[in-house]
Amino acid sequence: MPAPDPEALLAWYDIHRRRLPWRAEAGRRADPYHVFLSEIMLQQTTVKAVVPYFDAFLRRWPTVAHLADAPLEEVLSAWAGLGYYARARNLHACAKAVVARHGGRFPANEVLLLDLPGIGPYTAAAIAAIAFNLPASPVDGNIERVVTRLHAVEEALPKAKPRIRALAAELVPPRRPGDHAQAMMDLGATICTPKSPACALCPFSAPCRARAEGTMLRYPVKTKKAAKPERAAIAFLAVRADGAVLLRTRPDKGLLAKMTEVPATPWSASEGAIPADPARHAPVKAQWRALPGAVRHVFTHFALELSVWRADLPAGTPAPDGARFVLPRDFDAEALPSLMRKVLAHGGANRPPKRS
DNA sequence: TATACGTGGTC
DNA sequence: TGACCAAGTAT
Repeated sequence: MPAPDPEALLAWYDIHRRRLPWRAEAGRRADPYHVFLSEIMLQQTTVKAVVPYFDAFLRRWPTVAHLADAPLEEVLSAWAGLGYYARARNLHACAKAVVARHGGRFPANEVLLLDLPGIGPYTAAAIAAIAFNLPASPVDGNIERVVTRLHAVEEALPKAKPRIRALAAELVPPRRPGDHAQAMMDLGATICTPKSPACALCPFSAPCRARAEGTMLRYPVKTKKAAKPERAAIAFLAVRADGAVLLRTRPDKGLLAKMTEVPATPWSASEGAIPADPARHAPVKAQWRALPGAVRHVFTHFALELSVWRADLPAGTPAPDGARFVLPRDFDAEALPSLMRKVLAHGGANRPPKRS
């Protein structure tokens, strides 16, 4: 079994590298802010989902200083729909920290990068390698897959992480470490894929143990995840005659923190355990009627079944404390997560009221 | 070390 | 259709 040749990977990369909005042309160094922004967005998120958000953020906040000066509410509304909202809060905090600690320039130093909010071991190494061409070794899901197959690592994730990191670091060449990191990720994303690896096209085919044994799909070995519990609740859609919908901001911590929501009963831990008197939780006293069907939304660690109750209120109805009426035309300025967009659509509140 | 934390696409 | 997956981090 020959040793994997990083030069063969770089040669493959020079031909097959993906063109992505945050990447520089071949041979150029990418803007650290672009790398930072894309790396945060790409955490547990597909390239396809990220591209429009990356473009929108860059248009709106062209530099890290612009982002640092933005109100958090605007950053959250621009992030709405991308998920994992702690990333948006940390992105903003990180921009402020880069301005305050480093004069608005990202440090070319993995340790200093790691000390910034929202930047963990992967992202610090990725920025160091990609933006500054430092010999850092970022290990993401792609690289875990490539490395575990290359070495037929039997140990299961996440316990195998230290071992995988060491094996990945061995591969980093002294020449073009930034391109090496991106090449490893491109290889994992386009050749060494989870379900149907294209081994015939892989520059690491010869040195790959899994390939030799025909056991590519076995790796990476992962420990089984626990089943998702179900939760249920009732969302209260109060719609004023002018079409405005009653919304409020969620608490500062926890799920969907600081995001906009449709008022609802507590999300009960067990199915069918909706409070006996749901109307007690309604944000205003009104004629509530249950809408047919429900909104189902699957989070990372539980699934939610939201029934929707709707009440139509007279024009001029004031919002109760802690809530506000928002016109559909202003929804884009709200930090509305996908779940809440679904609720609004289910209740027909995402479009102007019918003229009568 | 285990758990919380979103969303949309795939097979 | 219900898992599983996608450039992880914070606690």
